[in-house]
Amino acid sequence: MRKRSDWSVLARDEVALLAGGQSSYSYSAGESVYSMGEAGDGVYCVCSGTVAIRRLDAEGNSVLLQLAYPGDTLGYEAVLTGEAHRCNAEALGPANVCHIKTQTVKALLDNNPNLGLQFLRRTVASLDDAQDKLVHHATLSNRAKLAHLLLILMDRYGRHTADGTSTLHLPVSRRDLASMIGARHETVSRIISRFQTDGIAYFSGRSVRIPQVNALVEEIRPQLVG
Amino acid sequence: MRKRSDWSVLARDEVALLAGGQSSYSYSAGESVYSMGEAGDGVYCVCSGTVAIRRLDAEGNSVLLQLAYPGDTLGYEAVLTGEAHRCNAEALGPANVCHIKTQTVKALLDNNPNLGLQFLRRTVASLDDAQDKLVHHATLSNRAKLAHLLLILMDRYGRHTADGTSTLHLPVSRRDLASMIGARHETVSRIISRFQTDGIAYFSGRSVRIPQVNALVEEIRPQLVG
DNA sequence: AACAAAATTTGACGTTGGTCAATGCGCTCC
DNA sequence: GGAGCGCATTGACCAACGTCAAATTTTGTT
Repeated sequence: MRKRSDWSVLARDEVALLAGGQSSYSYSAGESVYSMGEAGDGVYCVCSGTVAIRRLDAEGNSVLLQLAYPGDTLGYEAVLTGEAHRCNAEALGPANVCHIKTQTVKALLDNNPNLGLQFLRRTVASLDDAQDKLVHHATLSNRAKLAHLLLILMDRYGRHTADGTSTLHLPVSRRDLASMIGARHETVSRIISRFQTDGIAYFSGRSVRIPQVNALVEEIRPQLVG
Repeated sequence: MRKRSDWSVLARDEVALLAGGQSSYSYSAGESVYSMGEAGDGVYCVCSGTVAIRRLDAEGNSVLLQLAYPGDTLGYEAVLTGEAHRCNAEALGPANVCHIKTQTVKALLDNNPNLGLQFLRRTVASLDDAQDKLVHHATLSNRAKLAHLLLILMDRYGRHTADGTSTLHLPVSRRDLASMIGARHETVSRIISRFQTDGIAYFSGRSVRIPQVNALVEEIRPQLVG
């Protein structure tokens, strides 16, 4: 597990320090790992399950910014800046998450510069992802954005079957899908209906069947006039 | 200058190394500092002027993601990941930009872990900013987003006069304003017209006069029904 | 199993904002 | 100075999307 995470850069003695400074917790669906406004008391590392990173605006609208998977490290922003958490982190299903105290993190960062560089690479990747989303929000229709989101979720939750059909089990509700693409949940419902009448994707609860993945790819390119 | 930048964490001998490994260039309005797809050959530090960070999508739509100011470091993502640049960087007016070769950057990062942590803090701040924009794109109307953008630009380009009026010289075109809020430039033109008829902000070329800054703040909160 | 709560779907309707097109403005480059 | 070019503004039109409301399904709880 540690091999696939940011902590793989640690040397043997440092791993011992890490092991001494961490504790592991189990969460069930919907439980909060940390919340906006709380002071950062360390970093979290997802061991199993999926954790949703959300931000709320002043009116209480929730936007799902990111899904975190085993190996991902969470909450280090607050530790680095000394500010409160800017996001909520919530288990989407049963999940195991390690907690590493601020003190331990700082000791490890002091001890091994590669850990900081590893965090930096990870953060740069998140920034790149966020900027890509900004570009999509600025240029794509909601329908195209939903198609794009489905393709991304396919990478992690999809299964390809022999006949070219693919299936997908959504990790999130329609409301969350909507917040991920910046639309209302009613709009997502309608787009799903149209995907079905257009034969592009068939939804049943959180199961999705996609006859031809290519059809979704086609949806993404904006309306090029015939 | 260096005092206000990421490089302020360097020790004296490291500054000497930096000085030996950098070169300074002058750009005039519209000139490119680096472009998407180019390999990262080092990092750039803005000494004077404003640099626009843009990303293009597949259809050539340009989205202005960020404005970089004196003290900001650019292009380190490509150096860290070893990938090509993901954005264009372009001088918005006359600007001086230093270039520090990859080799020098890596030597400094090896030598002084604090530099990496400084980059990390800076990147975390950018990520926070990008995520805030995502939330705004998901929840605000274009009118509210433009009001919000004007308030942000006020911080750097605004002047407050004695009678409570504020003025602002926009650093970017209407098209860029539009791409920053994820709208068409025609839409921005129309919102500007309405701001004027509503007495909220008066535009003349790139000059903006804002009688009461508070009126812009009011625009941001979504339509709360009376 | 029965109930309550939440999520989802669907309809009707109005607004926002995108598209297309025409015109005017300001700039640079001959 | 004039021609050409990109930017900006405005109008007309319409599709996409948000809002409100109601019906229906799903989910969780007692």
